[in-house]
Amino acid sequence: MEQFIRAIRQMISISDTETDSLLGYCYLKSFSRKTYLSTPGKICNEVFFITKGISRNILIDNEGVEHTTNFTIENQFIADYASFLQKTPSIYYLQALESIEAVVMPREAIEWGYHNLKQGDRLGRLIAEYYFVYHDNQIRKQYFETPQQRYETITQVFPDIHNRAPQHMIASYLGITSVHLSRLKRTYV
Amino acid sequence: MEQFIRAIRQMISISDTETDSLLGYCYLKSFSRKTYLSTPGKICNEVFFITKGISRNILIDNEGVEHTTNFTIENQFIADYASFLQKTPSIYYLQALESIEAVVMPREAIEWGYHNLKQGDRLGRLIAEYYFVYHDNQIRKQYFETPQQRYETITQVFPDIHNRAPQHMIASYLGITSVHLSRLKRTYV
DNA sequence: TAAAAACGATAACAAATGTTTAGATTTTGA
DNA sequence: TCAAAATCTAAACATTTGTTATCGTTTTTA
Repeated sequence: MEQFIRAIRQMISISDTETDSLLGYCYLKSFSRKTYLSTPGKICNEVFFITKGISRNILIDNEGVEHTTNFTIENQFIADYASFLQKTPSIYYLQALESIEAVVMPREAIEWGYHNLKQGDRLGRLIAEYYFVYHDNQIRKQYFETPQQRYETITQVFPDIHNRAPQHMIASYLGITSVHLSRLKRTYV
Repeated sequence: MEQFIRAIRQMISISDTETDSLLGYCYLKSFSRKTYLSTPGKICNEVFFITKGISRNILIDNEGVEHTTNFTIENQFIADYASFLQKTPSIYYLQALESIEAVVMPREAIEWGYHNLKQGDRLGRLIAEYYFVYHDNQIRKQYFETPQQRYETITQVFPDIHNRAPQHMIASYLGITSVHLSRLKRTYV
């Protein structure tokens, strides 16, 4: 839980008493490799904080093609945040690529925080702003970097990803096929 | 200013006194067709609320190619929000496609609001969440809709856009060339 | 630990999309 | 109002990227 508290304290000031109350609403959960933290169709009612392991977001398009839209590693929060906010059904699989240890924050924990933590709304604002900036960066990269460049610099965002996720998932994340990525690597070495 | 207040009141409760103080930090500004509300390189220190007219976001990539990344119409807020939040140089041109009337909210207005409005942080949270959901929707569409479909349904997001923006800007917004859009229209009528 | 599954590279081919150029029409702005 | 600029379509061609299939290697799991 320490990593989790540390992550929160990086965003807001929170007393020990407040911390204890908040943790009362949260719990630990493990997921083994290839299992799902979350599946599509249900409203996302919990935010995970990963303390160990790595997951990916999977989206299946109308043609049945699977897309890896994101990875999440240690010390990061993960949820279908749009589903959580709007209370609409989630569209993602969140799949463990390695066995995962996570702190689960149910919706009640977060809403309790908004109403009872001194800096609750501020925390909510910072999280939403953080997510916004993260998303925005992903969009910018699509305009300013080619898939090759993004392949080469992906470790800045996900250190050691080349050893933790197979190449075809990275290709999917980059928006290209694994065959094409293989081709790009050959051409530009 | 009434439209502006109405937009704020849709998000939070705000008293008349608070409203008056907030408006004290804001002012009206006009832009004529083809001029820029904002240009790249400077930190975005103001948020615009458009009461009349339409603008587009323009981004120039490393090859010098211009991309229309967004449109903004009446009763919407517009800014390089990532630049505003991070205080990093903006990368967008915000260009008036028609003559525009806008309310300008300088950074001081917004920061004053965070510190002094009863629901200031809440307003900030809702705005960030709104932006997040909007962005997220744009990304989803890229997975679930073809450029044709997005061309056909774009009026759900930007009513009357076909009469307010030339086709090559819409094509750029859809991520394709104007030649290709022209081809798609021919094929699928 | 052995069989099965997943993985990555490669080649041949197909499809989608971009580039360039031209010309007719519409819109804009002095 | 009229010349200049912008716009849209079209065609021919080039390029990029995807699809399918194969094969040797690595990893997983029963």
